[in-house]
Amino acid sequence: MTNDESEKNDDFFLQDFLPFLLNQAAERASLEFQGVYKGRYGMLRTEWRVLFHLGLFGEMTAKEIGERARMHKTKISRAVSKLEQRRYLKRTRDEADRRAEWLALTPAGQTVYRDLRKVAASYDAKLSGLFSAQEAALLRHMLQRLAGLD
Amino acid sequence: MTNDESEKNDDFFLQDFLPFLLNQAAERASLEFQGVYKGRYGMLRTEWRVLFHLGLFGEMTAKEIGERARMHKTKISRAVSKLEQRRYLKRTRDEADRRAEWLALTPAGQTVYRDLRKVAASYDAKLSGLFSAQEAALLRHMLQRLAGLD
DNA sequence: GGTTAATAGTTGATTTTGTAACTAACAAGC
DNA sequence: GCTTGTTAGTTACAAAATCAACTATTAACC
Repeated sequence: MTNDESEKNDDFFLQDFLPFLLNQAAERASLEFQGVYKGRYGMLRTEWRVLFHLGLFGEMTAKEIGERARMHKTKISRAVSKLEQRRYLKRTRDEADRRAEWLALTPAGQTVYRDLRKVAASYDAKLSGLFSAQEAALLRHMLQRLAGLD
Repeated sequence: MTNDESEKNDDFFLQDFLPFLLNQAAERASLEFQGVYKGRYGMLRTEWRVLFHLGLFGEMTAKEIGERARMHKTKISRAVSKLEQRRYLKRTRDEADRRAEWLALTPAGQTVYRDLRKVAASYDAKLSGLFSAQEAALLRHMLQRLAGLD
């Protein structure tokens, strides 16, 4: 009977289970920043990510964004449509390969991007500020490893 | 013109942006394990989480699960219904406060839980194995801090 | 003790995501 | 050059998440 009870928890602690912890931390880290792009520009997370990538890397195709951001192509397709509707990006058909199209931010899109990047940078600094510089650097390395980005 | 170009990237690197990194890592950590509970038991993430909590902590109310797991009550309500349909849990109305009900795993539910917990534990060990014991411990602390669980 | 507010949980409507099938364009093999 | 296969991106339909409104019960206050 004592055994039945002990089997409940035993060697397993929720607050140490990495997938759970990663999810909780990621959720929380997204939340506050989400309020900004959602509140100011009515943007979804997918849209923010596409805008972000185009702002950071300049002209890209949907496929390239998908690879970098690890987003499915349907998500990207929809985000691109929305961003185009709002005149934040323009598409240009690739004349060498007419299946593909190049995406680039409009001046309006760049303005939005720069605004949000500022917020993002200071938010990142705030999160990093929870740790020493060495710890924060190590954290980034470990997350890159976990994410398979190294 | 050189300035326009430099404004693209400048001081901001995607692979160092914590919300992005956390999301990518969390996504990847969930994915592999999701295959197990989905494949073996046709369970959704929400259902797995509820089952997991009941397995770990024993009898709980939906509200308590919501607080611990940081899940919205509608998600829990639906996950509980599904788990009940599959006879993995039973509900008992609280006679002192008849609005609340106590949820507990059935023997069948406990069997599923124990199976999945084994897989979860070894998966967690595999992830932790990417780092030294000290690093892994530090990672957990940092994630707890980021998640606001400390 | 009767009215009002708060709480546990459910349900329905809307939005967003995921999956599969699709179109259009290109590539390879013969 | 014509079949067959592949790729970029879209669309349609199903599944799931979100948000608001709802029921039933309890607590608070006068």
